Amino acid sequence: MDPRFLRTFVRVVRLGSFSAAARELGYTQSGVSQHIAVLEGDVGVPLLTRRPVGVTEAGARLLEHAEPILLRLDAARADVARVAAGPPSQLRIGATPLACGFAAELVAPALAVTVRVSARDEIARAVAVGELDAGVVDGVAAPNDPLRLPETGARVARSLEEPLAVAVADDHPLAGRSITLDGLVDARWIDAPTICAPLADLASLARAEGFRAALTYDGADVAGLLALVAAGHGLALLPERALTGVAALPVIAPALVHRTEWLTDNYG
Amino acid sequence: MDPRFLRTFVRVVRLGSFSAAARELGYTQSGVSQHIAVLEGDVGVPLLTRRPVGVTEAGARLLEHAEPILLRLDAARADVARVAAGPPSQLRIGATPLACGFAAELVAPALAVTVRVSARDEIARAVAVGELDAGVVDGVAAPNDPLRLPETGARVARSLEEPLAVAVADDHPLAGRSITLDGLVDARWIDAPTICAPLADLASLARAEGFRAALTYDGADVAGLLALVAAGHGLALLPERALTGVAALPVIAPALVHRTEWLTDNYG
DNA sequence: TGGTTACGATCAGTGGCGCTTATGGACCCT
DNA sequence: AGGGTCCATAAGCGCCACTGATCGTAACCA
Repeated sequence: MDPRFLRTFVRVVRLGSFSAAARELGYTQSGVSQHIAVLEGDVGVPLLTRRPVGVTEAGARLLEHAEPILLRLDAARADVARVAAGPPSQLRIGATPLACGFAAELVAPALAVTVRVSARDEIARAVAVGELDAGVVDGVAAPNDPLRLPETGARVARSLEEPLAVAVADDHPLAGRSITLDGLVDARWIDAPTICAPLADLASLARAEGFRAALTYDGADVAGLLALVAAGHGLALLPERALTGVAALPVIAPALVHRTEWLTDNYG
Repeated sequence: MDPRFLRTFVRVVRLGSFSAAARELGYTQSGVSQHIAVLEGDVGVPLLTRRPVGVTEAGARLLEHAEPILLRLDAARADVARVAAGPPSQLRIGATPLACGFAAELVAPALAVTVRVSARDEIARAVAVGELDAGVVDGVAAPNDPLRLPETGARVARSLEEPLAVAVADDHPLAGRSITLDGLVDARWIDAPTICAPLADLASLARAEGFRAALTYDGADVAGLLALVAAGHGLALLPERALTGVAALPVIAPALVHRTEWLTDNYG
């Protein structure tokens, strides 16, 4: 279970190719083949199918563990390095689009600050491995539930919960009513996975299957999403606070909130 | 960051000795010394003090990560092995003392079942590494909060929340009143860490410092604990359901519940 | 204070293993 | 049929994780 082997395993699965993984990792194809062979010899069952390259049942199980393990190894190295390096001379903060407004609250310093906007898991990862000094992320969760972030051992320094609402156009027939999410399974949803709660995650949160995206918004700009809603292209689930120019339908069931979490490395 | 080195590091810290760690791990003292030297060379700072052996600040950070990483590696191997082995012929279930009554609910089989009672983290660990097929654990948490278990990637198949109460003797002056936990900081507590909510954990759960044990009960037997409470030796925080022969003071603040979680390996 | 012990650091030597290059066989596309 | 691509295998090399021996020193004791 050498981490190097796990790393090549993950890469092979992601690329679906031994040769491509070898190129990316700087090995020869032969080396990659041997890495997989050693892993399979170790656990005693095939982890991959060949031609085409695919994941076996056992391989899928290993994959579930391999990524968190590798992430945590990087986090460990970064955490120790932070102790060695002492306090940073400039602060790099990550934030998800909806959490940008809070980024400043984390810090009251005379330090140079740079803010990087990206996806939630990416920020958690970057904070863990030391690419960022802190992060503010948001998402949808049950009240008091922490966000489901990659397990890095990072600390949640603070959190905030705000009401959720479904955004609809002002002239939408539902405007002004309170709604339950499972009653909107068949509605025209706008999926904005980079902004808030990918539709795919809604199934488990709302305990209802079948949410389908009528439109996918692949941007980080909330105003753009709201414009689409206002123009009647569909519904979006967002924190109530962020809704301007559209009607907000309070969600009365299931009990869900919009949660913002401040992540710091363990040292800062 | 070879896991073997991490394992050595953890063992050295736990035993406070290079030589003792070498004996337990089947290395020579020289090998252990080199393991630590490689780790320190890798991260660039000392991880341990020598004579006496102690943990530096950087070492403490590494330790926080090393144990979960090693556990997760074992869990990965066990998870794959379970796929290879197929369904078990007999079921090994772990349970914490207060959760024993639920152990049967997990399973409706014609299989031979053995139940092992031990501490919460130990059960989580054993389920993860395949020593047990399932587990039922309990603890105190905020409503809807999952229990803080070691991160193994194990699945929580089901959970149950019940009201908490403070157990006091029937003739106690508080009997019949509702209480807040922080008002009882200076009360005579009986700490029963193997049964429910170690007093040390209460500080963060109740957001109040200073809970001190007047008496520590180091047994897994709830009846024994209740007898001590009934005899007036002190207070104990327990699920209301478990209280017989004593007075139960409902806890009105902070919002806490007694939570039971059913753990299964990912395959069962 | 000097002797003794135990512990950790260091060094030389070696065996295993993780890598490479080279080659072989299976499949695809034209 | 033949070239191209892919993964598996074989052979060989070089590194490095180990052992065993030795050294320096902190800790203990009279």
